[in-house]
Amino acid sequence: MSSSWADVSESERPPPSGWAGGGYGNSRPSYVPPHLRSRPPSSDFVSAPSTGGDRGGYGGRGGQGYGGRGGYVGRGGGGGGWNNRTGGYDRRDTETNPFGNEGNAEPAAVNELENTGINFEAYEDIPIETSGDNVPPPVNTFAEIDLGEALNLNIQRCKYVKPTPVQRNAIPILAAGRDLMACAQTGSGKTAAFCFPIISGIMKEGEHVERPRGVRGVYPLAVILSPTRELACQIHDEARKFSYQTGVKVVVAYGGTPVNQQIRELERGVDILVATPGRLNDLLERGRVSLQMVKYLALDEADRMLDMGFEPQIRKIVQQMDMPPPGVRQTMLFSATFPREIQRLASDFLSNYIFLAVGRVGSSTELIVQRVEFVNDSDKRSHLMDLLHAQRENGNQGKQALTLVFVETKKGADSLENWLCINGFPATTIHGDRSQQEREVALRSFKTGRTPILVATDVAARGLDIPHVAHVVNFDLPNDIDDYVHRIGRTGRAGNSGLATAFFNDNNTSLAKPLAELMQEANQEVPDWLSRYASRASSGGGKNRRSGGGRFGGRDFRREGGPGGGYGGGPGGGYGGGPGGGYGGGPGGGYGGYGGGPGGGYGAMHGGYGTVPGGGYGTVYMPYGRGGAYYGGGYGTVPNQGYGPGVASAWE
DNA sequence: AAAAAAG
Repeated sequence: MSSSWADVSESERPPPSGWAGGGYGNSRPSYVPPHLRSRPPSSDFVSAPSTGGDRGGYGGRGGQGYGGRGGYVGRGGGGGGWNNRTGGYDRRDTETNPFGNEGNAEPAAVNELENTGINFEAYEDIPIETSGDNVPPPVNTFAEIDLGEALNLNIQRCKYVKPTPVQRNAIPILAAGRDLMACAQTGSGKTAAFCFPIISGIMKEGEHVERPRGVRGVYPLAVILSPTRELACQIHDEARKFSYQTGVKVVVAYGGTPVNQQIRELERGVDILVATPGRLNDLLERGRVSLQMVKYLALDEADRMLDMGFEPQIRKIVQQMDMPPPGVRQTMLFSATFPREIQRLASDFLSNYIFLAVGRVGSSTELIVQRVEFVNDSDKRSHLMDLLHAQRENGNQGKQALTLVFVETKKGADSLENWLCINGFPATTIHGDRSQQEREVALRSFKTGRTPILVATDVAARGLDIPHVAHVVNFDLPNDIDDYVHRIGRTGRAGNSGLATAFFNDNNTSLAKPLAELMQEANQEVPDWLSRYASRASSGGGKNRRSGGGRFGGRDFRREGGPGGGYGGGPGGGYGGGPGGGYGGGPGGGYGGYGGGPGGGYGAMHGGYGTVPGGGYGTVYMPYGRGGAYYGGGYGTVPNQGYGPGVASAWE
């Protein structure tokens, strides 16, 4: 037993005050914080005097100049350098290899395709927008940012040769310690874009972190929040790959599964906690987790997380527990869609942040073919059946292509699944009324093709990376165009083509206009009847969006306000007042509207934005080129989201 | 109005 082990077990004793709930098992493996993990348990490790005997069992900071790989760039810092994580550390010796196929039925070739199938050529002309103060420039290679050797190895293991656009831009921003709001596509490496800087940062600075001893349990350095359990799992799986043998420990916590097991896992140590809000709040209230050491906070699908229903929970976690405030922690928000109202909310959680938007892979959104068919409710089932039959006949090797069918309600999901099965189409379903185990079984059964049809509620709409989904059917259309965007984004991923079919009827009139616009921008064929619905909705003055200012702003704002109106409105008043007004006049006039109000609502919120005098917005958006029509047409009123053929399938 | 997220 080396001195390091002895040291660890010494300090691993429960502090006198005891952990909330106690329950330290002696046989439980010791948690070793990142800065100690790398040390070989041999004589070259000199145990520093334990100054605090804090829970992690490290106490000796500052003693050693281990890690002799020279200082990493940028942070100077005494004695720095990377932890030399080549030593025979404990956990990593037994760490299961997350790159193994682990019962994953996917053939290797498929995995390879997923990992390398991104068409990087198409990235070259991808539109990027960044704004904010002193935006760090993008990098072209991972090597340009010193992420650390262990992480670089994992990047290689993942077969990431070159950073994707979101990675190219987000990683240097985050590595510089800046807060970030990013519109980015999941299929192109979004998770990595926030995981790499977090893991790298913990590796670099873990040695300077002294987690408090005390009454409360577990002190993650990073928290990643997800709106669904399955997405949390997915992020966890990816983060584990990225952190393999870095000494950085990732733990996931979500509901529907025994809490005590998760608590035990957490007590074995955690650096990065991936969680859903409900379970994390539960753990916080039980005093089993403390956020006071959090340096990094990431919200995936951030607009959903800040939407009604989630927002109070997020606010509680971020503002009402012991999370360090913005500016102390680093906050990163990622999503495809960022409604203006949500951006406003989000600014509460950010400090001098940078906004980043990345267009989709390829020069168009035609990778997803969108079709809309008029189908009355009573005809939906038989119509779906027709689609599935046709698909089966055209299918390759007689195998049913993976088809994801979205419905509106949980009951509807069960009922449709049952009906499909009765009629000879192996289907399963995923929704919030099913047990977690049932949900996970369903997802796996779908992924492996055992049941090539998955009937889902919106629980499956966001973020889930399910390879080889050939067809997304909006059996019931959502009421919100953003949800449509996320749903159809389950297909056509990573450079593959996909098909999205929507059943539209008189219940969906409110979606007609945004849908038609979206399709038009994506160069999709818009049926005449849909265009008529769209214009009707417009002339009727109906709202396409939620009332009360909506969460999107989009066309509603512009219609409500007059050209040149809103934005200049007044300092601070801009947002609530009549945002969108400024855009009303179309591209030219719209920008003028913005520019005219420096210091107005936008200025207050976006910092950098408002300070750009007249037309400042225009210059920001210009790189998007194709954005022009959009601004005139509708979405443009949502800054940061306007460019957008985009909007539909562009970002996620 | 529904879905998700704690049990």
